[in-house]
Amino acid sequence: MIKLKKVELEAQLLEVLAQPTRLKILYFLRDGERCACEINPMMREDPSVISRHLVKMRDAGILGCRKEGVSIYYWIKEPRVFKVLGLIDEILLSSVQERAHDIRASL
Amino acid sequence: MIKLKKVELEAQLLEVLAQPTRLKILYFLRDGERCACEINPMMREDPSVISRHLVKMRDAGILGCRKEGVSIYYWIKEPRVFKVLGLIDEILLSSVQERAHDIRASL
DNA sequence: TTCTTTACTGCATTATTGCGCAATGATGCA
DNA sequence: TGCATCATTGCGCAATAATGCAGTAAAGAA
Repeated sequence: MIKLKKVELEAQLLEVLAQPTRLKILYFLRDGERCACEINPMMREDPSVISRHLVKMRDAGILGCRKEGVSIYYWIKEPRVFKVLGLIDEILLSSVQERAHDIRASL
Repeated sequence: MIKLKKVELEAQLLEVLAQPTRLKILYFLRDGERCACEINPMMREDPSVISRHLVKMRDAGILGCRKEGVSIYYWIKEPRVFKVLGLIDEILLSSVQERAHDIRASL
């Protein structure tokens, strides 16, 4: 049993979010649950790659999953991740705006 | 000039946050600006390691920095990162609570 | 000038991550 | 039973990231 500090737990969860393919999957699942066989064709990657990303997000508590026949359905179990992404977008936007301002000021 | 997609920009910023040492520095700077020479003794790492983390966060727009003599002062330029961390903490907390609930239910 | 302090950079090493192919397990159908 | 489909796991490779030592640059004091 390893005892993790607060910053390590935070970093761990942020790490799960910090990957473009995983974010793409999250946005795709935003509309509702999807079978892995529906997620795969959306992505250009090998199914095994997608599977690992899905497992990682499930283990982190972000996704839920259920089995139905041969298919496995995933859904957003932790919708607050989109709040996080909304904040990230706000921050990115002000970065861009600030950079634009600096460029204008330098002319 | 590389054009980055939205999920790639988001992942990039999240990646900067997803590191325990960097989070530790952020929390330390929460009270106000600090000289690198004040940050270093707080951490156990080599000053060069801390320097790289500081540069990374500055480049990401999270930290500001100013030079004063030989010292370099850093401060939180993007306080919304703490909003992000607050959300992350909320999510972590419900994960723990859910796990506790599952354990109780399995007895 | 020389010495000291402070912060950063170059470089090599190590650890981690994501990827893709192949193989495996699980389910349903003929 | 044999076969096909779907999802996952094993394994090796390449790219990335963090680390630590050594060296450099800048500022100030003796």
